Amino acid sequence: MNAIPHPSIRAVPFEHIRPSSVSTELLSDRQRHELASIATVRLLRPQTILYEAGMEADCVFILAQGVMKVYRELRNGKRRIMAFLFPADVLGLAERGHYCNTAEAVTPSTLYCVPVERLKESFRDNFELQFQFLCKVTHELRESQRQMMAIGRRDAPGKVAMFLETLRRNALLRDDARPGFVWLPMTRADIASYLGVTPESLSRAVTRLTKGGVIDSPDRRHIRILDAARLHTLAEPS
Amino acid sequence: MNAIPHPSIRAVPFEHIRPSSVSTELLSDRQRHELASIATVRLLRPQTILYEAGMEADCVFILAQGVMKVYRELRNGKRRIMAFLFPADVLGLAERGHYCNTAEAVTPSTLYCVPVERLKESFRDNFELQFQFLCKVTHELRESQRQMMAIGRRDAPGKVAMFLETLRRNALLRDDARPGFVWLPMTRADIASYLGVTPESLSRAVTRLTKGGVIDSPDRRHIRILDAARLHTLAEPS
DNA sequence: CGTCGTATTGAGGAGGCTCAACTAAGGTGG
DNA sequence: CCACCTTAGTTGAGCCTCCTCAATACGACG
Repeated sequence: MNAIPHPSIRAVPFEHIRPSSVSTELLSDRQRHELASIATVRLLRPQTILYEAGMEADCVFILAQGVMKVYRELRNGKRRIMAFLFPADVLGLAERGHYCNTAEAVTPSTLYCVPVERLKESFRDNFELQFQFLCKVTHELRESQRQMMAIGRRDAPGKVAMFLETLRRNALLRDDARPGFVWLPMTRADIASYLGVTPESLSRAVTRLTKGGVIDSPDRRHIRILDAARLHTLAEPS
Repeated sequence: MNAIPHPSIRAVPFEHIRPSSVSTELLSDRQRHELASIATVRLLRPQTILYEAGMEADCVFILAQGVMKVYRELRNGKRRIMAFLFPADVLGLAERGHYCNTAEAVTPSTLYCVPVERLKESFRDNFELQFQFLCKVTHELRESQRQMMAIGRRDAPGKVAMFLETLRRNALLRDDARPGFVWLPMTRADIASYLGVTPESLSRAVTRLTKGGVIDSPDRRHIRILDAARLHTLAEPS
């Protein structure tokens, strides 16, 4: 009756315990239950804003379903996408009790809203739970650094290659992969902003990759990877 | 007799507890003692490598004195600086039990080496301690995102402006500021790599800022900020 | 004082950005 | 169901900035 999965947090673990990478779920069933018990569920339609930069941060969110984006407004009215978030990601980590960027739903989304005070209480009683959060944030830090490498590059095709591989890795982490396909739930403008290029440059880059036989785009929301090896070569930081 | 300060971790706190920002030290004296008791101290001369990417990660490090840099090797032998680290910063957060980048001393440095197993034990007994680490990693994630904004920019002077403000903010966080001055312990090549530009472009950008009367560089390792307002305008993300 | 690595400056070329036009797709109302 | 409209996305021409390569100044050593 309740189709919403319990709160889940996934990440590449901090330690090297399990030799296989079968599961990247960090939380035990008990922890997921505990989180569910102190959280409220919220449904968001696309383009709905979950929180805005500067708002008082009373909750931490765990994305259960859907895709969200986190961005920062710039002076000139433009915005810069900082990250895309997928199920089992955490968002809403505050700075001095205030959110420091804006979160908006890309697709219909389901979130667990965990009051920070309650979460902290749970941390107090449950060391493992807090440790999993620590792992998750550490993971996000690494991902952010990886993203820095992508943004720092000069060539748009290379950026696109990195982006596709990141999405692919992300999907694999969630057992959500259709072989050879990458799903792009966000607009080109969002991708461009995320990669630090203009939509025009992004479009040209995709065109070049397509003409080069590396990828193929049956429709705007899907990319088929034709030559994974070449894509990987392109994605290698210059 | 022991001039080495106890382990310290500083960050902008997660919550908004203390109205004033007098202190950003996250650890209590007791926690600092606890960390000191399970850690070993290590001294590094400049250009010494603390750990390399891929090495088994048995320790987490807390920088007590000095400046370090963290970088990633690229295919073409070049390297990319991911971050500069200052006293009260944490480094050595692993991925699957292995370090995912290389850490090297920029200046003579003192580190506390905390075995991860011991640290985890302390986390188990001391919820607050783990919480402070969580705050610190969250802080680093935000800083990394800020850095992404800098790298994403197209104009070198703007990048430099952001870099100077970051260093300045960093120094203030540590009560280490000489009014109007920014200390650059790292080489121009390192800064350039960090900002995602060539050393030549960096040099030209600094020259332009100097000729524009925004800054002045008495020597290679110091920048004097002449027009903080204009610098801030330049640093504003475009 | 000479040497080596760091830093700056110059000339030329490549790539992305801007501006603008055009095409495709999705949504609405008749 | 189709015409219309609005937004998303693509393509083209020209400019601007940074990159590349090379040469020159600077500074920290011995």
